[in-house]
Amino acid sequence: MPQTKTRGAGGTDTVEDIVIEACPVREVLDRVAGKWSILIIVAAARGPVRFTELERSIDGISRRMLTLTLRNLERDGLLRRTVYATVPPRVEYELTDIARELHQSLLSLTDWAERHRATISAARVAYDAGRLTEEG
Amino acid sequence: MPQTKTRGAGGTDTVEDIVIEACPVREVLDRVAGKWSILIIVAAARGPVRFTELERSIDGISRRMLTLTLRNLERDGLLRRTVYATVPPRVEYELTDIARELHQSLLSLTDWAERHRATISAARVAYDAGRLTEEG
DNA sequence: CGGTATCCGCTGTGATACTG
DNA sequence: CAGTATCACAGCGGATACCG
Repeated sequence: MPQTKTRGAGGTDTVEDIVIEACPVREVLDRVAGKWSILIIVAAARGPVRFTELERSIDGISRRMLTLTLRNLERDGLLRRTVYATVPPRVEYELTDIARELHQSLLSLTDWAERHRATISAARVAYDAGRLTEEG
Repeated sequence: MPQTKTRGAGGTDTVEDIVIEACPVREVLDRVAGKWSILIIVAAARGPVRFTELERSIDGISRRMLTLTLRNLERDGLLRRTVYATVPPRVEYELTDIARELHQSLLSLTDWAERHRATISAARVAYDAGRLTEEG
């Protein structure tokens, strides 16, 4: 993320400053933005989950994407991967402490989404209707 | 988002149920996931902002993407667009109430990101180092 | 000033097949 | 069971040019 602007010295925040302050948010989102990351975090929030368990739980995910997303989350230290040397192999994924914290933060987002779901939906319909009548 | 699974009736939540509960989160994220949405929300959080002002504030955004993102946010009812019939034209964007709420929720995410930024960075380096030694 | 229109490359994602 | 490899493709986003 090439946000290389220097920060205005002292005084009141400019719009630029505020945008710069938003970078950490971008970092979270880049980390969690994938189509599947959140689903996995939520699914793993209750305790260790196995690969196949995740595959079955998450509707529509491909093996490839499950693996990729899992790896990225592990890389970022959000998931811990434990391999049991049994046969057949058994691999478990569980949230790290910081991922658990993240999961908590996501709750306020979920809450927001649930409270305004209808409003947003309506806004969308209204907007599209407007576009239609004013040109068609 | 084709999450069409039916919910298990009564009893304890299964992993499936939990993933389904995550959908609202996905909705938020889909709405806000774009590369620029968050930056715009944060930049508009203090009050009305003009188009050019945003263009200058947000480092690296193209005109095209600014317009597109603005339109999407407006469509979802997160931004209000006001056109003043002056010359030269003047267009202002401001957050709606629900967007303001969203902005508040984002704060807990920012906080998380800031607190664990270093940890995550380290985790990444460690992970990559591990990959290297165990194969190279 | 505040946009649209067009072209185009890149990355994320899916489908499918193979493996320790 | 838990992956990896390969191919193919859609859509996001960038660059550039033009318009009311």
